[in-house]
Amino acid sequence: MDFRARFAPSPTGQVHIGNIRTAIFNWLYTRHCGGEFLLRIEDTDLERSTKQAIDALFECMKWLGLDYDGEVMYQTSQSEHHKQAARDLVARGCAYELNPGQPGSPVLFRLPYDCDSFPFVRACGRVRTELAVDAPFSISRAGLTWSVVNHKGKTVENAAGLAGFKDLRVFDGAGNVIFTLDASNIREIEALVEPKVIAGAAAFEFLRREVFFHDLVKGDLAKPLDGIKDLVIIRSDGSPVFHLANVCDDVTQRVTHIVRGDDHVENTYRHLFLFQALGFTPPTYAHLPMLVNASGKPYSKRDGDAFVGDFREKGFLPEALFNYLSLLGWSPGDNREKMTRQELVEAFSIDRAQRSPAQFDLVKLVNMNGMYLAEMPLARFESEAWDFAGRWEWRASASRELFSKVAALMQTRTKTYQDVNAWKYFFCGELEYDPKGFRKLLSDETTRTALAALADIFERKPSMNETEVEQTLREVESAHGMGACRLNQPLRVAVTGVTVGGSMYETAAVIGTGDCASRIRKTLALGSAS
RNA sequence: GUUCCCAUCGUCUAGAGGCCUAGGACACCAGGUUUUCAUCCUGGUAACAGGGGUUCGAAUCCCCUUGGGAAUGCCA
Repeated sequence: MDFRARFAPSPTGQVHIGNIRTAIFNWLYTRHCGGEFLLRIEDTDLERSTKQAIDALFECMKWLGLDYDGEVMYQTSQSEHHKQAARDLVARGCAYELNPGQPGSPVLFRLPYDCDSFPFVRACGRVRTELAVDAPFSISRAGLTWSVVNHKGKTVENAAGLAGFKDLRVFDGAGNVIFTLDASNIREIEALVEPKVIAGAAAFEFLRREVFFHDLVKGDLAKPLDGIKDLVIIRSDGSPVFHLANVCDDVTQRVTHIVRGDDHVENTYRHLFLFQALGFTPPTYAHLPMLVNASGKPYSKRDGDAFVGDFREKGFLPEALFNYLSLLGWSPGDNREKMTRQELVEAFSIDRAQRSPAQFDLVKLVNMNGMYLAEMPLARFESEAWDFAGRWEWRASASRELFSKVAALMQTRTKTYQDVNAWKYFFCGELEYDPKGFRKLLSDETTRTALAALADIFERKPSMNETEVEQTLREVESAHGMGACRLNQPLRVAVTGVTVGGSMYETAAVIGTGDCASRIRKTLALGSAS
């Protein structure tokens, strides 16, 4: 199947989850169809594009396993093609300089007046517009400008390209035709640089035509041509504008399917004409609704907490983020959620993409990450947790062997690698006490006496195993008239400082009972109400 | 302002006129297992934005209202 999709980010800031979700959908769609997934960096905004942003983008894509086919295309490298394309369009009358002859005139692409035969244009019938009296009505190569009075009595100015007004007739207040625009004089008007003001215009009538296309996710879309303006394709400084560059590059890369955010829907109506003028059949479009943040607003560069790279720093797994993001605005249709990359590729279909925006939910991502972490082979978990922990001081003095034991004990209760920081007490005797737990569990005299006795025993047998620890605890409890297990939580606070963690017996065995003894002493020395 | 798009539990979603007393997941609540926490198990609260049609029958089709979003750049 001839299928080429692309991801075309502009490197003007950190790539955020909204962008990368688009990349993921493109990737899944392409891999499902067995096509090619291309990467194009739209770096034409020299002011704001940065090398760091490009590097970060590559890093994120690599991390998420978004492999692309062929070489990366940098849009700036195509600059000459874009300019040549613009010159060709001007030469063929498809584009024009706004102020011909003058240096620094922008070049505009002309929506063609003769477009009845285009496969994406259709007639809708004649339309009549009443004009605001005393407001100027003018026409030039750039199109029409007119004013109407809205229902609140306010005068509103409008503008649109000439193409929107087939067989235009302008009337004066008495209903006389005072101007017409049709095939007979369109060339003349297209040459008109200075706007021609038509005095006394009171109303006009024209044949409305609309641009239409079928969107793979939104369905049939259409927009009247009289609501669309000619567009700038070359700026005053000679640089190509997004619209031209984007379409030219899609032609160059022979892109067949464009999957992008639905903020581009309005551009599509105009890009269709650009493809046509360049002599190419427009690709198939799929516009995805935006991803919104916790306050319901679309993600933007300003949402600092949404940078993809930060999720790595926050201890998320790429496969979990990938899985979660693929489920934002799409679902396989059955009740599956945790799916492997392969399963996602097989199940993906663009027409199952949601038409309405989806809100990113960090809590659900955390849950999914925890599932991935829990099911991960211990060796990988241990090794990645170790690497991640490199950011904290305590790891410098931690033994790898001990770390392995701790990892095995703590894996099922880890949601993200960030949680590994809570393992600190295994490696460092300087405890941070939970004040509430301390008061509640270490104030009782009997408990304190029992703990002191326990420390004596631990000291004599400094490397008990789990079972021995358990037996010892039962004996000490009974010797002090305490019920079974009553010493577990006090011991936990005495040796870890906190009230939550893995099995107490295992925890004590992993720390080492000798070490536990000194920790208990140290804790008891703090007094009963610390 | 105008044009376009969207609307199912708090969130992500299932739903293609009868399988819907609206299903699943996260979160939340209650109970069970567990020395704690987590896991695990059981149960629960919770939604078709509102109003009109069409139809024997509407979450599903149509219209209106409301609410949200986008576009309307010599940004991309």
